[in-house]
Amino acid sequence: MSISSNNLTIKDIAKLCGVSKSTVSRVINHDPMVKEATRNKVIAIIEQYQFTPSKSARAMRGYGNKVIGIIVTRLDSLSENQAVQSMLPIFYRHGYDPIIMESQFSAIKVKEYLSMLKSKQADGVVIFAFTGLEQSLLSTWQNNSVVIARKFQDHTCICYDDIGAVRLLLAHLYQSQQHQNIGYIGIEQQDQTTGALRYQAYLDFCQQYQLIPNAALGQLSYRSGYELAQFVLAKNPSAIVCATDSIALGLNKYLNEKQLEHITVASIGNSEILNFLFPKTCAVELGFDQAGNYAAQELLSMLQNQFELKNITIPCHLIS
Amino acid sequence: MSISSNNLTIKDIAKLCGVSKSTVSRVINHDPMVKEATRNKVIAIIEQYQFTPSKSARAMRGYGNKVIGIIVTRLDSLSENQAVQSMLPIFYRHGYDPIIMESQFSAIKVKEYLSMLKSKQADGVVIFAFTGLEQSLLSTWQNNSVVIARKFQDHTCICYDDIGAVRLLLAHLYQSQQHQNIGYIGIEQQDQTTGALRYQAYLDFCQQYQLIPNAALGQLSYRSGYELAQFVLAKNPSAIVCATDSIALGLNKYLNEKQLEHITVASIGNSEILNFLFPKTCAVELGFDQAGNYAAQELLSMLQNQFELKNITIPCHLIS
DNA sequence: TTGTACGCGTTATCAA
DNA sequence: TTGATAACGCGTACAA
Repeated sequence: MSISSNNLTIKDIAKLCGVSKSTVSRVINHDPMVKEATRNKVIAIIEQYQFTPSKSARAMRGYGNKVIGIIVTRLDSLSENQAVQSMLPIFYRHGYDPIIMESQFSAIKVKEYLSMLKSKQADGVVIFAFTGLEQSLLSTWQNNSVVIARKFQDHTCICYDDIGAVRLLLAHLYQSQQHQNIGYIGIEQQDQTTGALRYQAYLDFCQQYQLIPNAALGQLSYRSGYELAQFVLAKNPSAIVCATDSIALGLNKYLNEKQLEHITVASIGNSEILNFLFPKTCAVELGFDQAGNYAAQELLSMLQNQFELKNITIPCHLIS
Repeated sequence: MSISSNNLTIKDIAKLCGVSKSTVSRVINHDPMVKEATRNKVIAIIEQYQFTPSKSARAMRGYGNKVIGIIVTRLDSLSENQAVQSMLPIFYRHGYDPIIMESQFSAIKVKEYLSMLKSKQADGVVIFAFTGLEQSLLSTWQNNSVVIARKFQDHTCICYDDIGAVRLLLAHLYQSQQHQNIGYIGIEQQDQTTGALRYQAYLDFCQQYQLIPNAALGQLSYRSGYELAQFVLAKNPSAIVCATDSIALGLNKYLNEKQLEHITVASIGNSEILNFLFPKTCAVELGFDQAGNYAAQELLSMLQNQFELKNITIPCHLIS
């Protein structure tokens, strides 16, 4: 029950075992060229003294710092938080130190952070994409980065099923619930995924089933949902699909104020607060936690040189 | 416009300057024993090549990694996010790499993280306290840690003005708005600050002005605010003070449903969403961003050996 | 005021 | 299968 004064070095362990530093190092790095017996002896001592090799020293030998950079757009993004929360434990479990940075949708900051990470000899990066983030920034990180929420060529990407989510909601409203007049409140198309992709999926569905589109596009904010509500409502929809949960929140507030709560609200993305305040909202879960899981897993396997570009789309599902 | 291939070492810089490694090292570490002229020359070259000394190598020499651990309770805590958002830029600016970890209110995880940070030779720690976090865990970090939201002896702490906030709200409701019957929805007293401290302040105010207390205590959640509403409402208050913004959110939902919106809601802690959904809520700002600022500043000055324990309480103020 | 030489903890190369 | 030894980039006695 001795205090594991982590000042032990590989040298001390070597002395304790009666072998040389090199052998201990070999055991640590799983070098097969070491006799079973000696290995066991060394491992035992290592366990006993809770020895961990100095990360700094390893880093200096070019081994990487066991550091993963996680670049989120905003620390208070609920969706990204879910993803991050699910990847942190995975990284910890594998002995990596995740360091979280906030891009605030600025490509310049991303560039800054990436070079910080490079100079720190970080092993890998998980980055949440946003409109304006150029692929070229990540060119140095092709083999050790995972991009979330956008498809980049020659990169491992984890995407949400934007189109599927819209279609899922619309199918539910149109086919199961017999809504004929379905409005849409979204985000301007400069935003490629949340904006353009989802809006286009709405339009496509309308065309396919010969529905008359009734949409308004604005910002990604509560307020935008609230303010755009009246325009879509002017054409008397019986249901409205919202591109995000914050928009759904704004719309719900508007409907509540105007006593229009018979109108069905559908949201892409579900959040605790939306669910609590407006439980009638029909939401589709994009799978943020799964995205985090995949991101961590993929990055780790890339780092173990099981190098293979992947392009994963997380399946979405309706909240029942 | 050359690519700053960060492979430069102190040795290269030395050659470039026509001096020796040691001199460069001395310049970097602000050793006064170096001639003005040589210093300028070296600095110029360093600037020109954007040279940064290898953190790993420095760490190996016992210099610390320029790493700050930030242990939040939950990544999706709005209040902590505000604080973190305001300290990150400060740490970056001083060349520190903040690494954010999530305790999930578990002392065990904190212990784990702290030893991770120690083994990583982190320079300092900012930790958001919670009920159950024992001071002893931080004993090793007395000189290089800042505790937020709880007073620990022999530690630098940044606290919110729990008592002041309650009194500010009550004074506003009682004296400016003439409310006589003011209820309170709070958190159970096991939680020392948000729970006990704020509740006690409410009771004290009531006693001081001879008001009859009307309180209910529960959890820190929307739902708790919603569920406890009826008990406090039973005694017909004209205003209700909520210990947190989430509770206020829950209460507001209840009032909205029961069409009791003439009742004034007051909240300790303001959040964007509360403000958006229920703008009539009277909120007091605890100053999370300021707390982040102070925390970063204090920690940095501690690390520069301007060692001096401080105990800062952030002043709160009413949202107008 | 500056340079030389050594050590930090680790891995890699070579020789045994 | 192992051990001695040279690096890695940096800071710092010590010497000049």
